[in-house]
Amino acid sequence: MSRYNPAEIEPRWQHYWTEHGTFVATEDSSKPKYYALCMFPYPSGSGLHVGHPESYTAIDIVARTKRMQGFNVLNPIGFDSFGLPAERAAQRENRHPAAITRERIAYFRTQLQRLGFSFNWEREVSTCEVDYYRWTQWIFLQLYERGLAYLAEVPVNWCPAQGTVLANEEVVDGRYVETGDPVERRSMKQWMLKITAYAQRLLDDLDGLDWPEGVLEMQRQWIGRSEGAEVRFDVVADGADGADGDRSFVVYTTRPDTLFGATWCVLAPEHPLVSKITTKAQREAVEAYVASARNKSDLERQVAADKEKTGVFTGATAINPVNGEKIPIWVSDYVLITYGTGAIMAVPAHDERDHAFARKFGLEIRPVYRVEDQDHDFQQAAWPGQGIAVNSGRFDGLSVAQFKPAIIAWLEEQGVGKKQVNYKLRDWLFSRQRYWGEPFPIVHTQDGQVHPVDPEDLPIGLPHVDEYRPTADGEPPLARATDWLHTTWHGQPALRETNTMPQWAGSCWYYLRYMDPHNTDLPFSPERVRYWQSVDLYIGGVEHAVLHLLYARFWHKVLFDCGLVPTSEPFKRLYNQGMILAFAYRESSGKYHAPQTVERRAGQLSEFVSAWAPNDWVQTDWYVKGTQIPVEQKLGKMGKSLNNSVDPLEIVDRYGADTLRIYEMFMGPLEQVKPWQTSGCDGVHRFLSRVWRLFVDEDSDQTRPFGTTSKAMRKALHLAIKETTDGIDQLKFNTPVAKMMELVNVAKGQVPARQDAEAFVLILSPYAPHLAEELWHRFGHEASLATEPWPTFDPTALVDETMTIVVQVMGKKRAVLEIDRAASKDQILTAAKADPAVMRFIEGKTIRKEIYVPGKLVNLVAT
RNA sequence: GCGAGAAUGGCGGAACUGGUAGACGCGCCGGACUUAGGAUCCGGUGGGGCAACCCAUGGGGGUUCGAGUCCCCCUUCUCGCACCA
Repeated sequence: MSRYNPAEIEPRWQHYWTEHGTFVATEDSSKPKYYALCMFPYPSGSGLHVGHPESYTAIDIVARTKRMQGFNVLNPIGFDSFGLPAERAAQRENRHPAAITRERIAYFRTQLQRLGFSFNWEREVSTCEVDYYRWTQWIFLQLYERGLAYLAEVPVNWCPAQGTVLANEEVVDGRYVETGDPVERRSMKQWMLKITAYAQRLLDDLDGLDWPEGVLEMQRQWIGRSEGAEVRFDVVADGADGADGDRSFVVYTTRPDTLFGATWCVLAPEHPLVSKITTKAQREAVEAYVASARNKSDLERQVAADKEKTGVFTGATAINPVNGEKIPIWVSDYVLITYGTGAIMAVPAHDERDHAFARKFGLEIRPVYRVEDQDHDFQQAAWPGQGIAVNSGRFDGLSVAQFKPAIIAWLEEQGVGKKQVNYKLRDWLFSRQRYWGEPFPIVHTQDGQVHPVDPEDLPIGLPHVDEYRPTADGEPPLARATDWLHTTWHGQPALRETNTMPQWAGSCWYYLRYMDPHNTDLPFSPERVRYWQSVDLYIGGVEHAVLHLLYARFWHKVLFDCGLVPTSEPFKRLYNQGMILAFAYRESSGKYHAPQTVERRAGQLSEFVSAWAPNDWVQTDWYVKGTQIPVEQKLGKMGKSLNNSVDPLEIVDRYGADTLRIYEMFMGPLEQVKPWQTSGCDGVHRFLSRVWRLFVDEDSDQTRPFGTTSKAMRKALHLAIKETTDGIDQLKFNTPVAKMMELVNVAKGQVPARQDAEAFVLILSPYAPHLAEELWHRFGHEASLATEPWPTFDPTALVDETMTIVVQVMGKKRAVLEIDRAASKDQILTAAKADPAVMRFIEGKTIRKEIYVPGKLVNLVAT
């Protein structure tokens, strides 16, 4: 070997690490612990693409550095392996999803291992394996015992295309977030988890977390706490009209201070009172409206909501408790049955939605605040802001802040209302009508009772079925496993639960299983959890800002309440990596060409009609290689649909894993969205080749003898040490690479002294571990550098004999002085004023002010 | 509509508490060595100008000796939420 040859170096060191158990983590260490975690991947059929290793590399760099800084590091990896895509593949290929999943995991593992991550492979977990999911079932039983899991007939998001229900969080704009399939509303009996019981704690505990502000905000909004009041309205008894009177309903409002401005009430179409209070005259219209609302999908409702409000008068009236006024009761789908009480009082003067409804149906708009804007026209727009109360009886003259507590006190006194806190967060719909998930440890006896399986009877293994489809009568696929389905419970015949858990279940606690992955008695032992505590650094995509992170926090708190974990939060510090985008190339016909099949011909422009925008002409100098076919370039998410995925192994084959790792970091800040450009690897590869040549003579393959140290080298080295060290804390991985490149540029082929060389190789090692190990070995060390002490930064190495002083006149740079470090302020000012370039600008002017920033800059103010 | 974030060369990006804007790299241009090179090395590279200099961090104001950085207004883009009473 002479040239830098990662294909030879990398497998050798990967082998070494495995053989020597270099990264195996143990619990009996006297060292402080550090738990670094990347979100584990879902093993898809297309393998890892170049976007995945970004977070793994960042975590690996932290893990390797922390190890060298004396920490006992846990850096595990595993697979989130239950879920819909494997089930669909199983249907397509007519194979068992377990077989498909294991095969995919094997490829993922190969890919990951070739990138040289210091993972604790001995702790690998896979959520679909029975020795893992038996403990997911066990934890479910804990939830059940605590009354946090229950069966309920609830309106659910039914996705006909997937043949299953979905959680609220999985539905956006009336579509399933994963596939875009439309979702409709249905009422079904489902397993629910009472996450709402933890709403306040989930909200409060966000405050202590070192998480990105954006993620905290998204969680706060999702939990959606609001404070207000519940107020009871009595329905006017009016038997003569055919209505079944003498009833009441409760509305929820955050503005009880506007009660005097309520000019009607609205019930959600699903509200149970609707059918009871509707008068004969209105019955037909109301029933038609309720039916059409029920049949609308979420998507249709939302689309319709953008246009205008709809609703029907029930014919009934309610009494406003504050003034005894009779106001009409309407039905409208802008009131949601799932939020608050499913009923509202409408205050059109101070609420925009109510205002729109009033305008549509010609209802009274009655202001109850005198507002700052004297010209405000309440007929034209609502005023949701501050003011001084009017038309509110003895409350007149109060501000909003004064009015609220006063009216709540009054309502409570009168027994017609009370203070109330509400959350947008709803209970978590936890069952799916699928095969490839954890079976519930639940049986149903013939008397209709539900029973948890005894913990010692776990696991409830997934049975084999002949087909992964619902049964003819619409039961989930598990109902096909007749032998499995029929069981007994304490001697009675019973049927097993045929729903399975959603994919989130396994990922709710995997970070705990990593602490003790082979435990056969418990999900994890108390001693292990006491040692590892919780995750110190968690890196993953923002797409999990709400779903996974909220669910995992919920489970963690339940486990905390069970006394099973010592911490109330699972992830102390969270960081999001930005998505890696890639250029896609499309010809006018719309066909996509893979990036490696196109080329840029500078100066050779073509024009054609864009396939993206039929009215746009695009200019391009990109062509399909070997043809005259022009293609337009556009940035997009990496994937099959744009034909722009890059397999990391392709990069490893061409440049080596060390180049891939560094390029992933060098592209830009970790959290930023960045475009992948394979050509960028050239620069990094050149850098690593230069490092190689710096120490290895390419002709003889001999390690070159060390040189002597120099001021310039030491300065460059310690700048790099500082940057790499600080980078770990701040999770900035791009600038350290630049500083290491500068160091090599400073060396200019002169071999540094041993001390400098070794320090450099050590700080390089988290980024390019294979090359660093190879050089370390060539420097004469027997053992791996993985636990060598991290180099310390020496600030004195940065101090020069001279300093560079910028001289400005009126804030504009005019000269740069190179002057002795010991020079006094006066000496510097004299030298500055004597500089010819400076003199030209101060000549004939008076110096009004002389500003001197020590060691940096002089600014002369001359007029 | 509401909330959060961003805007710097042809491109990715640097710039500590306000103090030399464009580090480092890609690409491009020129050169060396080469049978050849997706190899290596050297030099150049924000725009304008022969030069002295001038202009430049999305746009417009302001604070300051000095603003990419701080304040106000505007534009554009990305992300999240979206009848939550």
